[in-house]
Amino acid sequence: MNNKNNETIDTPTYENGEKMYVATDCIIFGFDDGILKLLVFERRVKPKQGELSLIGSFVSPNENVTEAAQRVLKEITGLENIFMEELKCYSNIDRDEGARCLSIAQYALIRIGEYDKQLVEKHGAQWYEIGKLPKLVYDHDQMVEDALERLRTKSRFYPIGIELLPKQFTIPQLQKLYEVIHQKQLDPRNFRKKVLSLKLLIPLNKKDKTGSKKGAYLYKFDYKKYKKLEEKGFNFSIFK
Amino acid sequence: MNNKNNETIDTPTYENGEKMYVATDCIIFGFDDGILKLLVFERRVKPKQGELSLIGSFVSPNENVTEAAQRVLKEITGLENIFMEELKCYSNIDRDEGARCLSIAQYALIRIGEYDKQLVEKHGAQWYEIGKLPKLVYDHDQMVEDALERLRTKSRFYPIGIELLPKQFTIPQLQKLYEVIHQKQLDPRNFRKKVLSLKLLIPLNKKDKTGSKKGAYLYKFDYKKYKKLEEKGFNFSIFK
DNA sequence: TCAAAAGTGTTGCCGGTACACCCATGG
DNA sequence: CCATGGGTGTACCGGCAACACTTTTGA
Repeated sequence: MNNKNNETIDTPTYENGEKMYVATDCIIFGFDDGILKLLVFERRVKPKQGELSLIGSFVSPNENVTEAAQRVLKEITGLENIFMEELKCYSNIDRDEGARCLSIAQYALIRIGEYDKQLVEKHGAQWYEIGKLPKLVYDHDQMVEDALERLRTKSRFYPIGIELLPKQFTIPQLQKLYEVIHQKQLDPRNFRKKVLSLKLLIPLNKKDKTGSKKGAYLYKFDYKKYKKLEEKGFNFSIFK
Repeated sequence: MNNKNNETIDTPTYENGEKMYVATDCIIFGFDDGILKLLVFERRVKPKQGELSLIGSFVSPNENVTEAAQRVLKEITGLENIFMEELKCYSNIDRDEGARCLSIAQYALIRIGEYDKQLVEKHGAQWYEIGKLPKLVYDHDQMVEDALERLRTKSRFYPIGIELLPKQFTIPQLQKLYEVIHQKQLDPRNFRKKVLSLKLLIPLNKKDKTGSKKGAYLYKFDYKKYKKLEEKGFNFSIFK
C-alpha cells in the first residue's frame, strides 16, 4: 500500500483542482394551440449580439444550480413552482471560447397562458416553433435537441406533458399534445378510452367551446392520486 | 426595449460569475453471483481519513466531465469503454465544507469479472453489497440512492442490465439480475418466454455448469440488432 | 342545413400471467 | 438414485388496435 502513486485520486486537495465558471441554461417549452414552442432570447450585447440563445445565468456563490435556474425563470417569465428538471451538464473545453465555462442545462415545461408577457418582452425573449428554430449560439442547439429527446422519452411513461396544458384541459387537447411531441397520429377513440381507463382525469362537467361548436368536456389531472400510484411503481403510459 | 434593467441576464460577462471547483464522482455498480455491489473507496488522507467515499476527481482544464470520469475509472479499475452515464449535478452550497465545489455524478456498470483487482486494491477500493453499505462522506449517500433509482427506472425499458453480466450469460443469471435490481420475484417460465420473444439473445450452444449440474445455455446480447430497433422507438421492457 | 369536431361501442388478436411437469447431471 | 436447478407447454384473460356511426351546434 503506497500513497505516492495515486495522489491525484487519493488526495483531492483543492490545489489539484482548477476553478471554472458554472452556468445554467434553461430550455423552456410551451404548447400553444397544437404547436410546441421554445422560448429563446435575443442577445442585446456582445459577444454574439443579435444572435439567439437560451435563457441562462451564472450560478452565484449563494445558490445551487436548481436555485439559479429558478431565479432565471422567474426573472424572465414571472413564473415559480413550475416543472423543471436537470437535463445534462455541458462541459466541453471549447464550448465557450471566452473562458472555461460549463453549463448545467435544465428543461422547463410551462403553461403558455400563464407567463408574464411584459416581462418576457422586456428581456427580448420570443417563442419559436420547434422545427422552425434558427441556429442558437454555442452548444445551445445540442441542448435543445437533447431536451426534446428527453421530453419524448420521459412523456412516454410519465405524465409530464400535462405541465404544458392549461390546468383545465380537454381530451382532444391532450391527444394533440401527444401527437406533436411524438410526431405520430393517434386514434381518438382508442386514445380517449386509454386515457380514461387510467382514472387519473377528474371530469369538471364543463365544456370548452373554443375548439369546436359542440364543445369538449374539461378535465383536470389528479396529481394526488397519481403520486400514490407512482410510488407503487405505476407508469402513466399512453403508448404500449 | 431597455437594456439597463436586466444586465445580469442580458450580459453574461465573466465578471458576473464566480468560479467554482468542479469534480466528478463515480457510482460503480457490479453484479456478482446474484448480489448487486458498489465499489467504494477508503480515504487514506485528510480530511475524512478512513471514511468511505465514492471514487472521484476534480475535472482538469484539459478535459470535459465525461473524460474526467473515464480517467478516474481507468485509474481505479483498469477498464475502458464501459457503460457510464451522467446522473446528476450536486451543487448545494454547503455540500463540501472546504470550498464551493460541485460534483457531476456519473454511474457506471461494469462486468465484475473484468476489472483489475490489483489496481483496485492498491487504491484502497472495495466492493460492498447494496443494502449493507456504510455511511459515505458528504452527499455521496444521496448519489448512491439516486443512482440506484436511475438503475431501476432505466433498466425497466433499456437493456442496460446486460452491462453488469459477463459477455456470455445464461437466462437464469439474467433473471436473477432483474430480481435483484427490482426487488421482485419473477416466474422463470414467463421470464424466459418474454426474453426469448424479443429475439435479442444469440444462443451460443454452450453450457455454463457453474450454477447447476444440468448446466444452463449461454447467450450473448445482440447489440447491433438492438441498436437498430431502438432507433425505431422499440423498448426493451421485461415488465409490462 | 351542413360542416366540423366530439363522443360512443364492438370485435379480433396478441401478449401477459398463472400454473405443473419432465430433463440432465454431479455427488 | 436423488436433490438441484434448467427447460418446456397450456389455458385463460385483459388490453390494444382497427374500425363506423351518432351527436351537437354555430355559422
